[in-house]
Amino acid sequence: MLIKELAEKTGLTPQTIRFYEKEGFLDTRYIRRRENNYRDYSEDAVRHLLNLKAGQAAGFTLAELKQYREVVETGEVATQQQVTFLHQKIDDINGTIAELERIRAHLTTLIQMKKVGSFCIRRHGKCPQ
Amino acid sequence: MLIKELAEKTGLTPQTIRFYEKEGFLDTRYIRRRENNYRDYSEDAVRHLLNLKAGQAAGFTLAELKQYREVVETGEVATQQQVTFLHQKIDDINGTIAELERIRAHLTTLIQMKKVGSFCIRRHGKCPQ
DNA sequence: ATAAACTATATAGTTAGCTATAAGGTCAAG
DNA sequence: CTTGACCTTATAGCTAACTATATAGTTTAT
Repeated sequence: MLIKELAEKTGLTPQTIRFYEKEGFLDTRYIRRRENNYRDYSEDAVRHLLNLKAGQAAGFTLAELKQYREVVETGEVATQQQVTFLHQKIDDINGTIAELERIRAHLTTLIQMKKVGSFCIRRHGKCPQ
Repeated sequence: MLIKELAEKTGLTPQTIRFYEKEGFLDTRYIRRRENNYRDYSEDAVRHLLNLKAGQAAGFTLAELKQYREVVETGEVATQQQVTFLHQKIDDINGTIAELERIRAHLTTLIQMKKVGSFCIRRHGKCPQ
C-alpha cells in the first residue's frame, strides 16, 4: 500500500511515517520501493506502527522502543544486558501503574465530591452550574 | 529552606525548580523571598514538587498538571468543564494502565523464554552467559 | 494536456522540558 | 579580607518527536 493508506490505517501522518523510517523503525519486512520510487508498505506495517504508537502511549521513548523491538522482533533475548533491561522496564511499568492508580483514585474522589456537593433543589430560580 | 535543600529533598536541580517557578507552579504558599533576595521555600514545597514529579511520571504534561492543580489545591471542582477534563483523564489513565499491563505480560514472556532456554549443565568447561 | 491529488527529497521550524553558561551578589570560615 | 560555596538574573543551547515548507516528479481523470 502507499503511504497515505498506511497513514489512514494507523492514524499517523505521511511525514511522521517517513520520520519513523529515517529513525530506523521500518525495515524491508514493512517497506519496499516501487519502480517509480514510491514507498510500498506491507500489511504488517500497520500492526507494527500501531505497536509503536501503543508503546509510546505507554510512556516508552522511541529510543527505548528501538532496543525493545530488536528483542521482540527477533523473538530472542540474546544477552544478559537485555534481560536486565527488560527487568528494569518491568519495574518502571509497575511503578507507573501504581502511580496511575493513585492518581486515578484521587481524581475519582474529586469527582465524587463534586457530585455530592452539587445537588441543588430549588422551587424558584436556577441552580448554579 | 534555600533552593539547594529543596533540590536535594525533591531530587530536582535548582535550575529545574526555578524553571517551575517561572512556569507558575510555585506561589506564595511555597515560596517567599528573604531580605537578601534569596528564595525561601516552605516545607509544603517538597510535597508539592514531589506531586508534580509523580504526575509527570504518570504521563501528564506540565500544562495538564497546571489545570489539574487548580482543582486539587483549591479542593474544588468548579466547572462542568473541569469534571469533563477529569473524566477524560481517568479514561486516559485506564487506557494507559491496560497498555502497560499488556506490555508487561509480553516482556515477562520474553524473559521466561530466555530462562527456559538458558539452562546449561556441564561437567567440564563453563556455560555460555 | 492540464489540473488535482498524490508521491519524492531536503531542509528548516516548533514545542516541551529542561540544562548550561555568563556575570555578578551574599555569606560563613579561616 | 579573601576564598569558596552558595545565591541571583538573563540568555542561550539541547533533545525528542514531530511538523511545515519548498521544490519537483508521477498518476489519474476530464
